[in-house]
Amino acid sequence: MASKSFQAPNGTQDSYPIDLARRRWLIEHWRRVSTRHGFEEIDGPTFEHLDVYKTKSGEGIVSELFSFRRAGGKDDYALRPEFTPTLARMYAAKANALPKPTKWFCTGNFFRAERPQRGRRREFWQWNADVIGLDVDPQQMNAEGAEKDAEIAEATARMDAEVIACVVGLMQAVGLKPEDVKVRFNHREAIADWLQEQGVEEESHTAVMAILDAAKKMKPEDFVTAVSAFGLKGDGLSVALKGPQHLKDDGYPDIWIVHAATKRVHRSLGAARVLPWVEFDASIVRGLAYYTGTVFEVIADGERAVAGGGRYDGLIEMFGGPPTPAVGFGMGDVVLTNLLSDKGLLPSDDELMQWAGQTPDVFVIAAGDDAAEAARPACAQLRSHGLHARHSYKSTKNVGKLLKEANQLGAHAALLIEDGGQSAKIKHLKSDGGESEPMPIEQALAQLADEFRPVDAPPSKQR
RNA sequence: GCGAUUGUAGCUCAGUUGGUUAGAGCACCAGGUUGUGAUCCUGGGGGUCGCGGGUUCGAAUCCCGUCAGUCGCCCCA
Repeated sequence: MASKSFQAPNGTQDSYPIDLARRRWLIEHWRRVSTRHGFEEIDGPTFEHLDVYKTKSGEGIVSELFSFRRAGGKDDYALRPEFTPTLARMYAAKANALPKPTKWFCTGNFFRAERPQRGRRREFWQWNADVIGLDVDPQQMNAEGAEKDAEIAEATARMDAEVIACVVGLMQAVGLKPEDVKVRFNHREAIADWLQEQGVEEESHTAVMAILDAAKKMKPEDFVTAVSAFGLKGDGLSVALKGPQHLKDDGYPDIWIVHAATKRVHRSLGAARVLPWVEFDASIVRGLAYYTGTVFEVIADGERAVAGGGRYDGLIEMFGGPPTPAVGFGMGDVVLTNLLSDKGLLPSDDELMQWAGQTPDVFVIAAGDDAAEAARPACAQLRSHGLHARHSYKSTKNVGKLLKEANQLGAHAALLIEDGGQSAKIKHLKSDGGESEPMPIEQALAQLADEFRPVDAPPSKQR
């Protein structure tokens, strides 16, 4: 039979035990932070109808997707490049039965047919958290007009801040500091109103926002030329060039943030106790057309954006749901892992393997030929108590070598069976290396089962 | 989609101006020694030099193509 060697597809990565432990560690942080911020976990299919993504992003998106048609089928599908359309579809299907607001998160793998480079792969894992709806019910509000609008505006800002606070919670959980990363935010309404004040025609706003978005990559003189063409000049121009402005508790030092919408978000961020992590940044615009309010990115020096998100009030309706405001973000594993690695914040391989339960509780060693047959029954008994028990597959009878193997595997304890399988000693490998006196093997097994009783096993019905 | 750069054992790398059966360390396996937590000794398996084609008496070494990695552009939901 002819043999053929294969490589993993471009932009994908094989996950060996340590790689998987590292990814599980990251996802577990995402999950815990989401949960304690009151988000519930959901997931959807890994592929969707191709039209779902065309609806949201237009025909042009297709070249960025892995799309396919089943042989003999007539439907076009695409591996999911993002979660938002799935989320919108799921919400729309049960909108009337869901609480307001609904807070959902998802961690899963996503696929984009882009050229891989630093911080970007074709298959990656992404964390999404979204708040759909507001904590007010407009239909039940008695107020009219301006008063009602004000209440909705406040609720909108609260939800924006909840999402940003969740992102900040993750950064804290993995040991990042405000010096390492910042959430930089802006507000579409604030930009639009400010442009209006500066005399930029409304139909030019989209074009100017695109230039602001690209400002970092442009030479200052090119930037000036570009925005001047739309009427931006004088003070307005210098403000646009300034970039990030730190929000201060004692006031609003910059023309951009005197806008009512930005102020409301700022107040809510204060209530969420995350202001040290947040900066106002005029250059955060986000290219996507569907963002309607707050937009933000998590940025670290020298990396592409760690996370990005914003408010998309029209999208649920686009997917067949009732008109529903929503805000959310996505955070990928690739950039975050790069950042944590550079900052020395990833646990060591040993720590990860131990956390992931890949290190044995007990390594069973048969000391001497006459005890050789006892290792496997001993392992079986320990496993029936829920312990992670292993024995060597090597043929050596050398106790020293076997103890060395136990240590390399990170075993917490070794069970040394002697005396033809009748008695055993327990040696603790992690702590002091202390070793017990010989005892009957049944007693040793019971002692180990008691000491390493698993506490986090999933519930099960034993009959 | 475009550009630059790299590709020799599981890992880190040597391989002289193209010249005999391609090397080292670590890792792995086995045997011995020491009841270990970077012990020591001995031995072993493993590479068609990313893949394909070409030039040549002869290529890991030169040329072309292709695949993959890395970095950048585009894009970034």
